Amino acid sequence: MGHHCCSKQKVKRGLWSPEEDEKLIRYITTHGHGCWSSVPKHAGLQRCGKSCRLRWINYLRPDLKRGSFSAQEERVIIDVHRILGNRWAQIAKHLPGRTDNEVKNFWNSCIKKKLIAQGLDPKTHNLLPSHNKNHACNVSQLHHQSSTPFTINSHMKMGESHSSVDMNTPFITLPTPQPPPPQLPLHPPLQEAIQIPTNFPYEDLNTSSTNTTLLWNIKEQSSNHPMDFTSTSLENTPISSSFNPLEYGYTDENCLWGSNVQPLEAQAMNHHQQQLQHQEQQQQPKLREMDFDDSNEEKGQDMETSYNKSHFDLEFMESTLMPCSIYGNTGSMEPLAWDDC
DNA sequence: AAGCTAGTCAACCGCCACTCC
DNA sequence: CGGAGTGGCGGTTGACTAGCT
Repeated sequence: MGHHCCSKQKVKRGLWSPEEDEKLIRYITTHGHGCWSSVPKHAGLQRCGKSCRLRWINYLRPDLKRGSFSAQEERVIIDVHRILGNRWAQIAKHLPGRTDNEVKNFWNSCIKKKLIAQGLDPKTHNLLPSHNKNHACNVSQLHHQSSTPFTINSHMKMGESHSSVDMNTPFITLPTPQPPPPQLPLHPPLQEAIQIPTNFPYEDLNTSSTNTTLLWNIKEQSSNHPMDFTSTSLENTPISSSFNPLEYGYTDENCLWGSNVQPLEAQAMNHHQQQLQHQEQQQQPKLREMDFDDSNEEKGQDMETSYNKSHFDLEFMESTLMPCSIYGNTGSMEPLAWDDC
């Protein structure tokens, strides 16, 4: 049973030949695709329009990146997936040059298994029940072990095939300690909260200076942050974005959100932060300017540039921000992410 | 070398939403 | 308003390949 547009036609199925690819490319580059249902006829292809569209979008489009997923891309996938669930097209929008199909395949073939191997439910990103009973002791051991999900593994280089990534490779790789880019000053609350500790046992990923975001210094912020991390054994543990601290009774939305964007609700914690929040609100227009929007992606903007900005565009934020209560509520991500799955 | 297995990924299927008439 | 046509999306399949025995 085919699609409406091709159900009456005699169409070829299966893999595309180089000749078919060439016909499709030639037609679309000269005429544009217009109405997809008419493309095969005009291009001289025995395919249905839907198949042509898919072939173009997933394989022939000139702005496709191809190749292996980088650690950064993997991190974005995990972070966005935690919010949106299996909305591959939405996730792919945050990965210039990647298609939803690619992201979906990568998730199913690699990330999902890694999450499971680390005891995380790939749907909820929470610890699997079988791991819950031991997680307290695991947490205390985390920073003593060299192969925990929170240690840094330098094996995965940029562009390395994901198929070669071992299951202990952390989802989050840490950036080189450095001040934020001068052109993108952090919001005052984040300047306080997000500081790169100098004593993390990480290794440079050999990536550029812009690889971001999901890191903060628990130790430093604990003095005036309502969530007192000094009492935990995670004191010096870099937090993986795939690791879901909601399980431990505190939120990590700052980890989740890009370095320049965070949910406003999460900040209204104490008087000092309320003052800072006021300052931040005044900077909202700047936030918009820094959004990682689709127009940049369409221009084939380099990933590194994109990561200088937020991982999340405004539409994405609006679609995911929920009432304040969710940020302090264990398990609150489920209704956010899974209400339609 | 042959057979088996698991992983990868391109492509298809089926559903939904939107637009147009 | 309702049906047809179409685009878009997520789930699934199956061909192909690499690695292991």
